[in-house]
Amino acid sequence: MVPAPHDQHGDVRRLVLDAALDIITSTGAESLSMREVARRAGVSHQAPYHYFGDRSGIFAAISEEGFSALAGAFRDVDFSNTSAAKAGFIAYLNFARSHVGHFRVMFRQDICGVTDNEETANAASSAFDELLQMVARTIGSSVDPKAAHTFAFTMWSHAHGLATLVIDGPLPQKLLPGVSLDDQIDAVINLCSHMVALEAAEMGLVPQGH
Amino acid sequence: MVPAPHDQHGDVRRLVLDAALDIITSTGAESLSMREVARRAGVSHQAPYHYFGDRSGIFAAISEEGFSALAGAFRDVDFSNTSAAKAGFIAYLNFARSHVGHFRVMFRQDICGVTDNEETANAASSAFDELLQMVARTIGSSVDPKAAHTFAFTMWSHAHGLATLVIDGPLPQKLLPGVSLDDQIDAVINLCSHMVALEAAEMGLVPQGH
DNA sequence: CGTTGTACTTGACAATGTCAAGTTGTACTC
DNA sequence: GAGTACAACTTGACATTGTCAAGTACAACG
Repeated sequence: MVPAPHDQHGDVRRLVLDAALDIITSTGAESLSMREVARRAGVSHQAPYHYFGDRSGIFAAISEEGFSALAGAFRDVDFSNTSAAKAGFIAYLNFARSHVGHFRVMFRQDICGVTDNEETANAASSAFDELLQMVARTIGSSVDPKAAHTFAFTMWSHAHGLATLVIDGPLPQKLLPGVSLDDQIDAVINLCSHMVALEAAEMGLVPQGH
Repeated sequence: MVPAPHDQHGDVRRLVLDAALDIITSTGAESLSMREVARRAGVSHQAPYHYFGDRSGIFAAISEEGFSALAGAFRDVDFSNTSAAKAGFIAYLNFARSHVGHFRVMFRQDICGVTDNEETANAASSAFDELLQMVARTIGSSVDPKAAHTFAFTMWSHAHGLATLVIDGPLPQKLLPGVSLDDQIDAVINLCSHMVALEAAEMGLVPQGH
């Protein structure tokens, strides 16, 4: 069977990626099948291999895309109305919840091998750099790098744990009656930002923003 | 081929579970194959189905075991030398790092369907109850349930995010030169416990505040 | 025209998850 | 002690999967 030609060049790569994201978002990375992806993209079962090499190549591409988008989200954070910490938490949660497919893959070295793929590693690095800058805005840039790094890991852990527990974990099933998921997320972010502010104040630092 | 009989009754279930945990710990949940598990356990490729129904049944069993162990770890926490918060963080991290196989599965509804399996859900619930008790020890039991819940989710997010980033995430690759993983984890836990202590102190002054 | 390369295609193969249908031993009734 | 029931497996079969190998179509370039 001769397939219908695609309108644009490079079309198929995008179609494959989107089909993969669809599957991952709705049923998890586990259930991603190369052949199902190809079927949904309307191409032969080998077409995805042309662009991505193998299954983990698709995951690596999604991961790269995800880290780039996350770095962008960090860069676009607006600090004018709130603390850098809170704005960062909100940005992280928003990213995770609006990019479930990416998020489910990005942090799973076992399936995408971040270390193996240079481009993915670079994307991850620039996202981490943005995080460090956000931390600098919270605790100032004068603290020593070790403390700044620890602060960054702490805030990252917090945001990441909350996002993970919300998206794939049991948190939504543990809500108190009468409390919506959105409200609970807000409350956790507020508490967390408050704790960060207390810590920054005690460190004698003057965070930027309000 | 007639297989060698096993020494004890119920042996096979344990053998299968341990083989599965081995695979998950070393190469991730994704790569768990029913037939490989059976091969390692020295039984036919259908024996695991007898005990677990299907692939997700194995994950559900591992998940249940994990949540039970986590609840136990929470119960055994020793608060005599440190704050309840810090002891809790340490317990969570220790659990995750010493039960990588379990940890990789427990929080993945997509592959084990916590909600589908009543026993797994119960185990998860009792672990969460232990967490709530630990929170009560940190901020007192007089605060309203809503605030306590938010506090629990916050601490859980923190510990969970750190554990996840350490085990499967890119954190170990982002360490500053000269800082070991163990030291970095300690530093994050210390910072976090300190932030929690500051918050708890402030709540002690204004119990109903936000 | 021939060569080269890209962007796919079909075909084949071993391995996988799972259904179906035995087989074997133990326990319990009659 | 014969018969039955059930648990704890077994072998066999099948559709589906990931991936290797080998085409095919077509544009660009010499």
